[in-house]
Formats: sequence, structure tokens, C-alpha cells
Amino acid sequence: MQLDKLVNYHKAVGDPTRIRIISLLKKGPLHGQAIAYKLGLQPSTITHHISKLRDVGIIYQRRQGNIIYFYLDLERLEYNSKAILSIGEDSMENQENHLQDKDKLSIVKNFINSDGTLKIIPSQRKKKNVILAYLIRDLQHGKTYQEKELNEHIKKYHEDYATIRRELIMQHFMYRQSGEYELNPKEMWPVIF
Amino acid sequence: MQLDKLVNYHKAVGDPTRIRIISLLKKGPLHGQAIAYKLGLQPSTITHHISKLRDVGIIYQRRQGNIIYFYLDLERLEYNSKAILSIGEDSMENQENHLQDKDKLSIVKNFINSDGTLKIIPSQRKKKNVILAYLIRDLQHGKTYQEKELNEHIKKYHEDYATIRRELIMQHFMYRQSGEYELNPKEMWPVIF
DNA sequence: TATCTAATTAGATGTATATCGAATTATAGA
DNA sequence: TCTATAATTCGATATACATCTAATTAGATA
Repeated sequence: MQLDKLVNYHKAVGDPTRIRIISLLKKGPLHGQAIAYKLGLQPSTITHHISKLRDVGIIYQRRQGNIIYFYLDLERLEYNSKAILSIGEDSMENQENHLQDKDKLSIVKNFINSDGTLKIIPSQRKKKNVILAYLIRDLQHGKTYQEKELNEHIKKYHEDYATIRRELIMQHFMYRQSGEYELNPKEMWPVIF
Repeated sequence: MQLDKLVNYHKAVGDPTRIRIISLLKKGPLHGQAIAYKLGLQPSTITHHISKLRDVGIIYQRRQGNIIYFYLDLERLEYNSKAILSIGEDSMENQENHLQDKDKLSIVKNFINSDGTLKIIPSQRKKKNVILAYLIRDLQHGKTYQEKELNEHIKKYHEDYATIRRELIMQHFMYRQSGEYELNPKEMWPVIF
């Protein structure tokens, strides 16, 4: 299971109102007005919660005339709740970084001009890390770079080399030792590129 | 398990960073700096997340020298993750809908003649529902009935099949779809029979 | 005791979201 | 077609929270 799916499932269940809805539906299907009445909330609020629960697949619905009945999918609930127990067991291994290639590509496209230079340094951590990884894609592992040399490399993309150089250290893409810079092993990177 | 504990557990796991921490610790204990390093976050952020995971009991810690190692408590994780599956199992019965069998039996006796036909349609809602449930006790769940077919079935008990058929819909014992009738799941019935 | 490092706390900031009321859509039935 | 009701959408608001930096605490050891 993907990291995002795990997160979304637990976010969905991590709300008192939604757990009360789950508890109600466990006894049998109900329609929206009935749920709203039983919980003392407005129908629009129930719609909001139902859609979150439906998004993660643990409830489905069936229309009967003018009324929509909501059902709890106990199998999905069980499957999702137990999924956290098997993370890191096989396919999750490659899941440490949860960005898909196409997402990374679109981030790069958004922040890199047609002439190859960097528009701005992203402020969102995820996007920033993708861009940082992109900027150093040509540097060689195991090779040491003088500060001046590194600055020149960064300047090909953006004039504010000092900020970017500092970010590269802070995000653990590189480390500095007595004035010399070197790439960290990719395992230490916050983003796999 | 209490509602709040359930909510807090799912809130705690419903965050990408914390799931990544769980994933890391599944491979073995780590100290704070190492986690921060591997995730590209500040140590204080790790403290924040660790405390949330510790609050719900799925992480414990042990000091070794100057370093505190954090461990994942897999048993607690498993217990908590499965807890959602057994909410509402403590038979909190709804007295409104739970007539005792002997009461239902006496209602049926009062309204059904010795030849099995229905004397009159009860006007009291509770009694009416008991009788309606009695009238359809032979119908099969999942089977669709033509209107004519349903009429014939009801006529065995009472001549005013139209009224009774309409009541069966209005009280959610059955539903109608494009001229065909079908039993609702018993969970929708206003009376459990 | 003084110092070093890991961990925590405190405060600030930006983002996410639970809830409501009002407006809108969808469907059944007249 | 018109009406009634259930459900949804939309915009607004208040709260929760993830993250950072800076400051502080705690423990080990010199």
C-alpha cells in the first residue's frame, strides 16, 4: 500500500465524528438525514465526513428512491486498518520517498525555465528537495568540491548560490568538512531522484 | 476502547512523517538525530512526532549513555490498529426497536385470525410494524418481486393489498425500483423480527 | 564542576480541516 | 411540468497542527 493511502485512511478515521459514523453504520446502513439527526449535526457536515470515508473506500452507498443509504464496508475497513502492520516488508522498501516520478517531473518543469535556470527556490519542503536534487544531479559521488567550485556550479541555475548551498547541507544532500563539500550517499537524501 | 483513544491513535498514525518514522523503527531502534537526519527534518520536529507516537503507546524509549533510542512497540501497534474493528460490539440495544419476542407474539395473535388472515391493519405504529414484518416473513432477501406477484402474496392476508404494499415501502421494509419490489436488508427495518 | 551533545520546550507561521448556513442539484411523485 | 425532500456544494470562520528557529534542559564524562 502506498504511503499516501495509509496516511489518508488514518486521517479519515482519526476524527470523533467519523468514528461515530462508522460505529452507527456497523449496526446497519443509514441515510444522511438519519445520521445527522443521531449525531446532532447538519446534513452538509455529514456529507463532508461521508465523502472522506468514501474516499478511502470504507463506505459505499446505494440509492433507493429519493434516499441514499450509506453502508460500511467492513472488509475494506479491516484491510486498511491492518495495512500499517506490514509496511516496510517488501514493496514498501522503495517507498521511503513517496513522490512519484511524474510528480517530480512536474515540479521540475514548474520551477525550471526553458533556458535551464531556476525561477525561484521552492518554499515547500517537498518541492524544495526535489529541486535541490535536480540541481546536483551532475555532481559526482565521492568527489570533493571546493566552495568556490560548488558556487560556480549552483550559479548556473540561480544567483543566490549561498542560500542553495546552505540548503544542500541542511537537507543532507551534501556535507561540509573543513571547507570542502561532498555529496552524501543517496540513502541519506530526503528525496530519491 | 474509548472513542478518544481510537481517535488519538488514528490521528497519530495519520501523518506521513510519523508513518515514515514507524517504518524506520520497524527495522530497529534509532536515536533522534538519526531519524532527523534520515528524514531531512529538524530534531525538534522529530521530538514533536515522537511524543505523539509515544502518547498513544506505540513507541517507547531507552537511554544508552547520552543517547535515547526509540523503539517501536509492534504489539501495541497491532492492538490499536485492530481496535476499530470491534467498536460497538457491546450490545447497546435500542429499546425503541427491540420489542420482546413475547410482545410481538401477542400482537400477532391479536391481529391474525385463526385461519391466518389479517383482521385489520393496526394503526399504532409499533403494532403496525410488527404485523408488516409478519406479513413478509416468507419473502426472500435479494429476490425481486413483480407488483402483481407481491399483491397476490399480500392478498392471502388482507384484501387491501394496496395500502399494505404502500406501508411496506414507507416503513422501509421494502423498496421499489422501476416497478419491481425487493426486501430491504433487515437492518433497515424499523422492527427486528 | 564545567563542558559537550542529545533532547526538549517555547514561540511563530503557514496550512489543513471541522463545522455551519445558504444556495444548488438530483430524484421521486403528483 | 411542478413540488417536495435528500444530498451536495460553496463560502466563511475558527481551530488544530506540522514545521521551523532559538532557547533551555538533561545526562554523561572529562
